[in-house]
Amino acid sequence: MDVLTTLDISKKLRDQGIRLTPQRLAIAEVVINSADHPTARDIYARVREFFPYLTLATIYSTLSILETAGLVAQLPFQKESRYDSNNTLHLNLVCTKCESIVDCDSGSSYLSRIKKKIQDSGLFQIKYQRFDIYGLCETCSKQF
Amino acid sequence: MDVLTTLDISKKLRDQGIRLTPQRLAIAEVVINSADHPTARDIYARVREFFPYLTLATIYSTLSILETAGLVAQLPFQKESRYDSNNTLHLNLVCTKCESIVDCDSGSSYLSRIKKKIQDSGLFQIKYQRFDIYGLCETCSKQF
DNA sequence: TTTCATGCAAAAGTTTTGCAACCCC
DNA sequence: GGGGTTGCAAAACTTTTGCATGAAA
Repeated sequence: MDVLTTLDISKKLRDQGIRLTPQRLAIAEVVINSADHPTARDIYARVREFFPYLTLATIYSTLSILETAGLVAQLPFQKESRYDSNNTLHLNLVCTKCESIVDCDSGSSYLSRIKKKIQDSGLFQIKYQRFDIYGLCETCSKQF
Repeated sequence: MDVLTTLDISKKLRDQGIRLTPQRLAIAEVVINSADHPTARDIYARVREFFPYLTLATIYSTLSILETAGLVAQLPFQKESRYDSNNTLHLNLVCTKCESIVDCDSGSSYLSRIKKKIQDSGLFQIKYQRFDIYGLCETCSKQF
């Protein structure tokens, strides 16, 4: 995913009818331009540098709005949620040791075939999906 | 998934070196024989009928042991986790309206191909996976 | 007998909610 | 000006932890 400019992000928000505030723009910018699937606390830490008075409640509120607008996906985990701004068809490679999450496009043609099959069956009306593969990333698998 | 007898479950637990207690057996029986992906509270409610003094802490503790033994998978969601005892390769059809979760075997051959491709790349060592498709179940999609 | 599970209570941690002051449109 | 947003505080809720008692191997 390429890095989007502040202008790009502003447009995205305005297109979705989301009111623009400096805090909101900063939060959106951080979450959309972060490829590491940050937690709310991660985003908080990154945005706080520019808005020291920002609170976690605002982070959560904004993320919820971005999620409703389809700009970001919340990925609930045992400990806390991570946020993904990649809305293309992909799967997540989740390392159970270092907790890194990497998007993977390989296999997306299979994914779309699976979705089509289910959609065509008429038994389920698909909105979106989440596919996580858990295991060890390259770095961690080499460590022992 | 067929319903397993108490004896089947006992064997599964003993094979995994899990100490057998009446409470534990009841919890395992409920979660393994429930196809609806119950929450911890659901399991609590179902087991409490037989063990009124049981607490949620015991439920969580037991579920954690069953998960480590590979008998059950925890599926974290925004609100609370659901538990899945189907350890075959499948995907979950999650209704965003009624919150039902139904296992789906259709597409599992594609799933294994995706997994093989990733495994063969040598970039990630797979342990397990979770594939959720979100949308409306048949009943809910007909309601409006 | 020794080790581990249970029950109870309290704690931890994430996420949500309420509300007054403020800012965007 | 009006309605939505922010910041702050407190609440809600799931899940975890500590510990004494009791049960399994």
